Amino acid sequence: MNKSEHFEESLQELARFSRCLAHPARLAILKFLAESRTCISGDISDYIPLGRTTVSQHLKELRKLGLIKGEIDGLKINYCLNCDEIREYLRLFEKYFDDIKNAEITC
Amino acid sequence: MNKSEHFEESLQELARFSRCLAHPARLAILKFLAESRTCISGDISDYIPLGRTTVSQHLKELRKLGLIKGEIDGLKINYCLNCDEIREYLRLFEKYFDDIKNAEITC
DNA sequence: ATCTAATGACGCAAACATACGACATAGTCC
DNA sequence: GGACTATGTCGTATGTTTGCGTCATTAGAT
Repeated sequence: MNKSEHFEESLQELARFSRCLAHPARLAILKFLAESRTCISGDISDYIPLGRTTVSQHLKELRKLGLIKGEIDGLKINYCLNCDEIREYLRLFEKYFDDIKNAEITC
Repeated sequence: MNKSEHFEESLQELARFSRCLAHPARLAILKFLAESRTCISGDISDYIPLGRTTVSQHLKELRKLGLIKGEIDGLKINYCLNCDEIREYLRLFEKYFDDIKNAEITC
């Protein structure tokens, strides 16, 4: 039933990025990682008002798209932003919206 | 089950915007409207590789968030971008990502 | 008035997302 | 080794999205 693959690859990629940002928990996680710059691990679960396993799943989504990285440090895991990848996606986003913003439409 | 409302309002708003962009058909519609600046109506259905009713539903989503407007013109409906609203959301988006981009994280 | 065309609303089925408890794994500490 | 801790994986329930056929509505054409 899913017909996403009928669209341009760049649109599909942007849609995947957007979908990853389409839940406030994931936005909160990225924000938290940006603020607590020391890349602290599972304090994330304490900060986010959701169960631990749910947070774990959101982290998995973010990792799947490459927006964050997780490094094992003994028993804990240090998550942190993958800034390069994020900037890559932001470039795609801006490229798409440049055309749209500048459409001087009168109707 | 949905716990979205447990998060900051600005994150929820950004999540709604992202969700609206999270399907390539909707991205394709916005792009099409930006290019065919004459705000033409249901040629959109011809351009998008999906059934007419499905496209109609995607248009509804975009309208619900205010990214596009639809004006009745006799039998047809002229859809067009709501650039002001789009720019509003983009500002929110940029505000959020400014903090994240500038997080100089080393891990 | 009747026919046709453009469109949205409704309803359904399949797929996907969200939330979480229970279990598995793997590192630490004694 | 055994207990404990941090974390991921699996299964499952419920909710949401996607895609589309059918029907209703409204405007224009004959």
